[in-house]
Amino acid sequence: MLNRVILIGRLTRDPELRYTPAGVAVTQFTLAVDRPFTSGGGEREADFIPVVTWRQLAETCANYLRKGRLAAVEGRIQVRNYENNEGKRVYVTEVIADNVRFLESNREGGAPREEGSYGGGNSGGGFGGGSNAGGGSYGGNSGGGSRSGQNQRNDNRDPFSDDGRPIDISEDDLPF
Amino acid sequence: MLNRVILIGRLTRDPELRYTPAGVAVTQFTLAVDRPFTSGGGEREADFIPVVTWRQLAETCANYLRKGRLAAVEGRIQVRNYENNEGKRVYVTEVIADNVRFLESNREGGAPREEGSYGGGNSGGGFGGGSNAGGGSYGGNSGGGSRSGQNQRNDNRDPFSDDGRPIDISEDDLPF
Amino acid sequence: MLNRVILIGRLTRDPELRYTPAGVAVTQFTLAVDRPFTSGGGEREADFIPVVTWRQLAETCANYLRKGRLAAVEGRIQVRNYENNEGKRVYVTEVIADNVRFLESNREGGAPREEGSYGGGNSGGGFGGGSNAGGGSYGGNSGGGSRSGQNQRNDNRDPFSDDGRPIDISEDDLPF
Amino acid sequence: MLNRVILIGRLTRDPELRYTPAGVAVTQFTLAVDRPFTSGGGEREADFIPVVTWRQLAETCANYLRKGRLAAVEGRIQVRNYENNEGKRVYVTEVIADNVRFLESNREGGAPREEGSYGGGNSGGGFGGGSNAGGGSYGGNSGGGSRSGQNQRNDNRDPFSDDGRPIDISEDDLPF
DNA sequence: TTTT
DNA sequence: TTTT
Repeated sequence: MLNRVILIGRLTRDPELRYTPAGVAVTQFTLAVDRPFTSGGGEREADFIPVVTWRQLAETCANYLRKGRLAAVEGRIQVRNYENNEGKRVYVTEVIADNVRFLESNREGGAPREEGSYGGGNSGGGFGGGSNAGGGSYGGNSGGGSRSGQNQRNDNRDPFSDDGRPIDISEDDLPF
Repeated sequence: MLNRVILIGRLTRDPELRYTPAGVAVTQFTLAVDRPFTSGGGEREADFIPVVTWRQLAETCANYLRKGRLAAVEGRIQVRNYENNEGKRVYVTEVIADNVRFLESNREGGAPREEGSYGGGNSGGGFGGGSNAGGGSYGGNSGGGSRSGQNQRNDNRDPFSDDGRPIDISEDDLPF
Repeated sequence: MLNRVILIGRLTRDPELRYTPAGVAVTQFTLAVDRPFTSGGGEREADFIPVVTWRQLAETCANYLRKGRLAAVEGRIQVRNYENNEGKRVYVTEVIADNVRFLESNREGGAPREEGSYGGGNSGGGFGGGSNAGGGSYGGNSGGGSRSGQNQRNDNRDPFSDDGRPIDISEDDLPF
Repeated sequence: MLNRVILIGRLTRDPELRYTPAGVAVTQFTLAVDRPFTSGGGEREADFIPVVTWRQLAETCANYLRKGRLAAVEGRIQVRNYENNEGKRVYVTEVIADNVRFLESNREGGAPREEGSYGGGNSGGGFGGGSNAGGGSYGGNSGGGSRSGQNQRNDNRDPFSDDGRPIDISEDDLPF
């Protein structure tokens, strides 16, 4: 009846933007969150927590987040399950985010990545941490995030396990 | 670097109290947390979220929580993994609670369950919701929760998947 | 850039429902939240935290909450200030709630109070804590909560300091 | 019975470190937290939220936080009150933090401020956003933070309203 | 499979 | 001014 999660951590990889068959944007990424203590061996461990965002927030995250960046995420824990290829039920726990804050500015100069144009390097001025570091702020699930849908079926699979294809979630499953 | 979860939901079963080989108390239960919306078909769904408590809090939860009771849980998300019998890595996501509030009084009259004496049913008067409903409050990880340890091995398994045996977590793995 | 509060506590009085001059519903109540420790003298103290809800949620809270009831509140901290009669600036800190959970069922039988018709007593069956105790769930700021507005002015005052009159907040100040 | 706050914002001034008469360290600062919407006039407003830390965490905050820095704060809301010079009761709402994360590296090069040696300006290199940006992590209330106490009285005042003097909180009032 |  |  109440389910609230707040995380601060770093992206383990670039976020992955997909679209449902109906054209709704979904972005997935994993946050590495350091544990508040060191393990027996004195090393600092981390939890790797999968995060999912929808619609406009999904597109903003895909545009502004990158591997290694620090981000704050607010949302709720969701446990979904599906049957895998061997007919076994697999449980997947994710944080469905409704608010994401970008805690580090875009080091490459600020423009979001265009499809195919991003080289990954420091393409210019190269001054780090501008004055608006930590200023990014995107939340809510208001509008946006739609694209013409496709209709391939890929049953019984983790929607995030196969790359480059629209994910298999019907529009009816979306809670908005 | 920050990892905070707050849940309110109902226990799907009675909590399970175990002890590590070194005698540290661990209690596991699952909270059913209603989603804040109804599914496509108009039904209200829930997330079933595993919760783990340690030491004194573990013993208090085992004594005072029961199937169906409403509880508030505060903690952090932890993702552990182990190799299963087929040599495949399995990921388990749990909420490690450091604060649990009992939001419903003990309907059977207030005394905690003694080992072996609890019958599970409503054993008598059946008057509901006593005047101190919602009053229970137990948090922190201070002291307690220890018992003489045993040493059986049960490798490559979910520590919570086999009942009645001490769980396989070395004292060194405990963050306190 | 992120501002999240979660409280569980008891109402110190019945909630107060008002309407802005433009007819928007606002409900205020105070939550007594026990501190997680005892004071020097061994007594348990509490924080008394003012909570404000708007629109539909305001009306639901006014209908279902009562003095002494346990409730969970989710929202954000807001600090507003106004000039008092002596020309001094006064700061008021409140939790603006966007989600409130009723953790105790209506002991009088479940029907919300009608204006003028509520007697306060146990008007019937009298069995406490029904099976859906703790089940109430009301959140979001979707629609509702409007009434024909009035236009009296009462400048430089705490909107909650004078009873029975519409509160002095212009529609333009509302963030939705 | 549950009281949890998480904030991300920027310090409005350098933090202020004081000591209780008994020598316990207390640091106070104010966090400016942007509201998640724009006001009627289209301007982005902020809430200015007072934060208090104790003991070791107080000293770390005083050493590493500065005006303008981004920080994440976890704690609880506390409402205290005192009688002012005119004999009127004044209520003060603060967030008592038990976990603070420094979300921006020390731009001056990393060394904490020594007493008397900090000039406040950018004293040199001025390279922004070092590689450990967002890495700081200090929580808990474990030990530390003590100094030889003094004993001046300054009754009926906000402990944070007069600078440079030990604050008037008896050791007995401290919950640890 | 993981981030700094 | 405060709740159980």
